[in-house]
Amino acid sequence: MFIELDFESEDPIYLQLMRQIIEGIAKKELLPGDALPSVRSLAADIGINLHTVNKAYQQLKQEGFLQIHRQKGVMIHPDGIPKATEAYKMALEKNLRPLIAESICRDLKQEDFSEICERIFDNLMHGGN
Amino acid sequence: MFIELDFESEDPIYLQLMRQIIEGIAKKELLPGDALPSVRSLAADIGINLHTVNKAYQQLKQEGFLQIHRQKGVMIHPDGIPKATEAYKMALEKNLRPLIAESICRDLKQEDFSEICERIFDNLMHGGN
DNA sequence: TATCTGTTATACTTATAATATAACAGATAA
DNA sequence: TTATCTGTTATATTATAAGTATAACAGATA
Repeated sequence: MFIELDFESEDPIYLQLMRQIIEGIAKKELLPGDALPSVRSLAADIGINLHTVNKAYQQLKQEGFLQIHRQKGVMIHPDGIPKATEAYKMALEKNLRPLIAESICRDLKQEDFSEICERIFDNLMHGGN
Repeated sequence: MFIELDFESEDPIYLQLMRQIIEGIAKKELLPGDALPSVRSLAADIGINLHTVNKAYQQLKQEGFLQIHRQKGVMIHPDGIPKATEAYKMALEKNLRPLIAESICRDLKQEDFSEICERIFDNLMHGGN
């Protein structure tokens, strides 16, 4: 599991961290029950503050990705990740909408949009990373 | 063209404004050459500061959606919106990636994801709004 | 006892978002 | 000519979020 952060990015560090972990789970590089580094060691590894790591962990816990034991540490939720609910699908739709609206403005065809999505799915699920 | 803002949202107002205008263009409610309200009148209408409107306009101008004449006012770019470039497609892919990664984690099938996209495309292009 | 874990608290800096006024320059209509 | 509209620029202030810096606490463990 490699963490790559862009300190020049507008996206906050804790968000980038969350996404990297989520991507790791999607790629099956991180499996249910797998241990994650402690807030302190990961913070030290990356060279950031432990509170920034903690914020990412807490939010991922909140969303059901992680299980945190006060002394044992942090792990990918051993029961697996909660399935997509209707609420999740609605939030997803809300996030996709502006992306699709701009694509339409720029005359990007639905087929081309779908092809990009397909490529991402492929890369995450069967990708050779 | 109706502007609906959510002042409780985490998304900044100027961003919501940008998206509403982009969605208006996608829906063909706003056509190339169409005039937009002045920064002052729109700000007064919505009940926000003129600088917030100006920020949205400036950014939309920067991205090629709007044309701004110092005295004539603001209009949807009469030459049409710039087509999707390779750079745009790469940025789009970067934006889609975390959404798709989380969908995979939550066991949302690619077909279901595509169906959501299709519904949004439909709603924006042929939608009865 | 020493060291690890997450957790909590406090304080500080920085950047962004949003607002509040004010003024300027050019175009236009009364 | 005067008043009013346009975008633009400048300055200041407030509020919030992100990130950092220390410090301490409580429970588990070697």
